Amino acid sequence: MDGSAPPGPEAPHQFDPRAQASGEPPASAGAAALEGRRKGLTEPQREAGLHAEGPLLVLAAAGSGKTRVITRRIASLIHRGVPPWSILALTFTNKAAGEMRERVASILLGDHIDASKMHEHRATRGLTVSTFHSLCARLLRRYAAEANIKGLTPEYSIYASADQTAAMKNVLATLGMDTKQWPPRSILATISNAKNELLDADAYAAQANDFYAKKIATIYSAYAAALRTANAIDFEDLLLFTERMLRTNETILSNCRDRWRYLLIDEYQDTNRAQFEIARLLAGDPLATGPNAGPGPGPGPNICVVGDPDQAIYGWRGADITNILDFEQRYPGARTIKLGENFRSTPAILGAADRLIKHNEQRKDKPLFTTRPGGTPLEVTITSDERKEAALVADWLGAARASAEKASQPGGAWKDCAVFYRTNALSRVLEEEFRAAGVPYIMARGTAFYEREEVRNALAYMRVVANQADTVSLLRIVNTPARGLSKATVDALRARANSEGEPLFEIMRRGRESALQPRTLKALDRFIETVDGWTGSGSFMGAGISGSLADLVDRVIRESGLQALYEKRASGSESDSDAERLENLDQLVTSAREFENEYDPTRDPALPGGDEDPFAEDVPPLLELLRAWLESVALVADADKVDPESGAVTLMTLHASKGLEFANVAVVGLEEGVLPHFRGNESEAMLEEERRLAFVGITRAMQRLHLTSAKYRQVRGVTERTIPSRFLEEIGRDDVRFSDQSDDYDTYRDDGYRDDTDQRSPAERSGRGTTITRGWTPGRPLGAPAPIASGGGNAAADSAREAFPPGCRVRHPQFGEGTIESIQAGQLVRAKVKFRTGTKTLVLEYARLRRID
DNA sequence: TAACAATTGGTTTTT
DNA sequence: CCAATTGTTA
Repeated sequence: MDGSAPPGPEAPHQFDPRAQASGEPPASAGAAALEGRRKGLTEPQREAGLHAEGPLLVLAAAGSGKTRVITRRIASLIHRGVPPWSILALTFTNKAAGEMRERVASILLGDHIDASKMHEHRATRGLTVSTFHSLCARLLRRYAAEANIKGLTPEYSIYASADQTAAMKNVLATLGMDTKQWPPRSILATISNAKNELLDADAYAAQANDFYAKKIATIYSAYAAALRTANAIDFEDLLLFTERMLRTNETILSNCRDRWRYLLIDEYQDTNRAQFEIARLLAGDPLATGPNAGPGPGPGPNICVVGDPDQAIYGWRGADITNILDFEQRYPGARTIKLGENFRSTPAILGAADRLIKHNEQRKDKPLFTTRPGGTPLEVTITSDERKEAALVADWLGAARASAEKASQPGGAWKDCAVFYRTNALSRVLEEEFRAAGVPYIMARGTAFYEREEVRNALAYMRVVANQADTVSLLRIVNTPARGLSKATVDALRARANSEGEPLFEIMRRGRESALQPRTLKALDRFIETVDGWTGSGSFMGAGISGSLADLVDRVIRESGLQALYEKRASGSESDSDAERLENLDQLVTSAREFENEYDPTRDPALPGGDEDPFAEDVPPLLELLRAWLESVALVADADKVDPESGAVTLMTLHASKGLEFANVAVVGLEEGVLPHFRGNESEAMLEEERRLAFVGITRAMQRLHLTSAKYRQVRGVTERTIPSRFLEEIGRDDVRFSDQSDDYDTYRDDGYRDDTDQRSPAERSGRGTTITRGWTPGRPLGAPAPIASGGGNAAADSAREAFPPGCRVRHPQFGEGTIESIQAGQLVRAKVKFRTGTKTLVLEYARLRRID
């Protein structure tokens, strides 16, 4: 195609010929009318799509065609002559970004264009669709030098969770702090929270009052310093640094503002403080004065945000729902459009979702409605354990497919099916039972591959090639495979690096100064030579020479000795895991090859916009490719791996399901402690977020929905008694087909929701099978008493009284926190505990009581 | 020094 | 149950 970008077949004024002709779409839900309207757009959809200048808030209920509105709006802007490179759309996942880009192109060009060629087309060239994190990563690379952030060069590494932990452990070690008392993960959680609130180490220290906070402040600044020497930034830094860069550097900010005149943000309810500020800086703040002020007279900043407060599920990550709730105050004159009609789900599904979400008190009530007819009632099933639950789901999906096919409805293929769960641990049984039942499935775990030991090793090599200062990666590979550089040697070098404040690799180069054994020195020299061989002593890559990324990765895997290491292990033992490791290394090379084949520098948001073609240079330098590849690897999300054409059932967490839809959906594990998760039981706000999470899962379903709950569930290898989720009760029984398929005779009242205190499994009660003695096994937490002997009487009760004196606070996995009222002796020692929900009598041996005061 | 066995404690969710 | 760390042995 030539450069003149002919208008697509769907010019903006033709988006909805019917609506154009007749004004409001008909309210009746006749099949023909519905069909006609679904092809076009509803009035509010059309309005949002055509909105031109000034701030716009789209409050889009689940399934109301939100993505459609954004894509239409982008297409309509471009069609109206807005240059694509001046549009910036921010999505939640890379996957969503890719899809949006393609959909915009397909609206503009028609569906007949080869999708793989789409991105090359001029019509969308320079259009930026990206996640916040990718955008920030690119901006920081592009402007690293200019912004003059200490120690940050464009080669910087991105530290994701495992790297962060490793870095933190090193920091704690140098500070001489005990990791038992200062758990790296929880310190990191505190620091991330601070970063999400835009508090850097200094700002954090300034507001630290108590002992703990002051201690954290010390660790924070040491951690920040360690990352600087390593030329590394962590996930939260991506946002933090970008915000600071834009706020303090006028030239960079005006560069960005000059380029992006139109800003669109999806899933705005899940943005955190840092993201809010970045958006505000890019769009221009109408309420601010000075350099960050808005665009001056006119309709206001062209910022369009789309979201649904009922689907806010990332509060734990610092997301702040008030960003969307207060949008109209932040951007006066904002136009607000509400998309309330659901086009996705059957009335039964939508009704259940509505009844559930109504239980949230911190919520503006907004009715959910659909004009879709019919559909089957949703199903709720109680099974006896998680294995039966998984088997039931496998069966049900098979049946759902068959009936969809018979009725020639959508949903007749495996790819139309999905299973959601609260935590990843629940996927295991599902996998096993699906395999046994011959149901094809894929798991949306995008990061899993990159978390494998061998892959991480190879990537650590690549990161050192790109960024020799990267201490965490260097420490990982320096003696893997073993090359005679012992822990003692490395520790000594590290201590030196720390005291001199130099990157470890530099100290290693000057190994001669460190009084090492000749043998160790030789090993060290060899290692450095090997690395220098890949980088050409830092010159050939830096000179911008082109080459194949995959070839480089392959070379590194061989010459590092990783290949030989796993080959040796694979031939030595017949464990397939080592053979698998070799395959994974191959796959990594393949992934690098795919990346370089598909790499499109025109998508780099850090490139200047404008009408001149900044993309003339056709082959990107190898180092550039390597950086981009490592970055993409660091920023993959689980949801990125969802493949709608896979021909298999998709298994994923509820979080990952956001934004997707499937004809047939099962949500498993509707149990207290699982969904809602026990960690979410601590406050009303957290409980409401759990409820929204359930709501998100339910509203993914188009045709058929099945919610399941298992009476017993194995957690960490031990069977536990469960209580059905309160969410099931809240959904109620209208339009619900309920069935209790647990072969257990006790406990459930005939409404299906249980209230008893016998926590033994059927096997225990019948005296057969494995004895399950989970939890309060004496001697475990807090120096509990001697074992309760079988038939134990007073002795056991006495020691229990010692461990749980009346009045002490305890936590129960399902009931939450409570207070001990009394301990009763007997064959089985029981405790009377007062919980928020009422007083229960629990068998101490089986209830997992933990003292918490 | 490195590979292996024993022990311990513990992740909810993820860009 | 499992991974990650600590201790033990060739």
